[in-house]
Amino acid sequence: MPAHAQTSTAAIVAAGRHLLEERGADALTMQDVAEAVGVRAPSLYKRVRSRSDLFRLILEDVADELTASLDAAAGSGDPVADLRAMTAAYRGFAHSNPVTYTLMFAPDSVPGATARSVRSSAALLRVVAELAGPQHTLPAARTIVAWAHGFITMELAGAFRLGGDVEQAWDFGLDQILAVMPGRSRA
Amino acid sequence: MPAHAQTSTAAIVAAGRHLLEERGADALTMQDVAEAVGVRAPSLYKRVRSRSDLFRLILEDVADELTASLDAAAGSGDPVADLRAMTAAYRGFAHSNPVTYTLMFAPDSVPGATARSVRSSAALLRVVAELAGPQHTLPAARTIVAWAHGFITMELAGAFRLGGDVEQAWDFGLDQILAVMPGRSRA
DNA sequence: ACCTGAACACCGTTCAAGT
DNA sequence: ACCTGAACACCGTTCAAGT
Repeated sequence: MPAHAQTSTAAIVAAGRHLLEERGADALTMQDVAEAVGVRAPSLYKRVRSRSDLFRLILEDVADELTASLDAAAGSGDPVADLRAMTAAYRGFAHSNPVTYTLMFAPDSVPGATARSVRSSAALLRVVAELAGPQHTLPAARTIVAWAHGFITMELAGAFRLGGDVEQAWDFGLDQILAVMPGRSRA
Repeated sequence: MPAHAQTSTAAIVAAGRHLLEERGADALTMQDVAEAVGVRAPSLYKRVRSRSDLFRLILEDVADELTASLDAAAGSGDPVADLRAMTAAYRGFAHSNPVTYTLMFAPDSVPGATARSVRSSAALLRVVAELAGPQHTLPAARTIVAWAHGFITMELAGAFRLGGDVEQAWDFGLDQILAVMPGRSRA
């Protein structure tokens, strides 16, 4: 009689993601993941090719959720308000998923594997197109995302150690960037 | 008769840094480092506490070099030219040290250990103070560094995959940020 | 003092044998 | 079909014994 399936790829990814966020990358063992889903470690290899494949699946999951949360943040009709909402959503997501968020941009043994997990948000490009005009959409979007990502990464890494108000620095930076958008208006 | 010292902490850090940059974090083994400096793995533990301690020493070394290269890039007398030179030096350094640069901001098992390796540049703060005024120095410097770091990280992670000219996006972003500095002037 | 071989613990991964 | 114990390879780390 065939043995029943006792776990699934989705369960493994969910458990792995949770453990990864909770304990960090070094402490994530296949044994722990197996225990969390109720099987022994060798059984995981029926669903995932390797530990690094599991990381890839986890980060794809995180990237999809981030993209969805960005897209959901837009829709007010006002591009400036949308952009503020999206950057706030982006930062909130990173704060809620600090380890996995940072890992999405970490160097990997397989070059390009990291990149594949980072998706663009259609809503972001649409809003930036309204603010910056069609010719500048791509560089303007890259400027905004670079600033937001860089700010958040440094914040999460504890790189802001000269005192001062980090919230104020976030608002200052966002205002600066909004101010130079060709089709800007202050919110 | 005492055995002569056959290696040093500096040699271990240099060899480790080179291997780390060349092969990536996962592939850096204590055996490889030991072989590179001409001893056996157990001897490394006379100089470094652990593998993660070696990582810390390597990233401190990288951070010090980055800070020095930023400070060296300033000095033209013109704050805008200085800032352009410093951001170019920053990006050039990251391109020359992609793995270790990115690792400086990676999440660590020991919270705060990462942050300690990222230093501020006195020259950068001085130049930004001239451009943004004393009240806005800190948030303005954070905006610039966040943008530059974010841009470079995404670039290194291969996150810019929608085509377009990445160099142009860099120049666009820098111009945007310079344009809103309170004491700005276009170079 | 510093170096080393041997040993230990831990973990990713494979595989033959169970059901 | 899927699961498991056992085994293997690899690696970080310790330590007693060398010089």
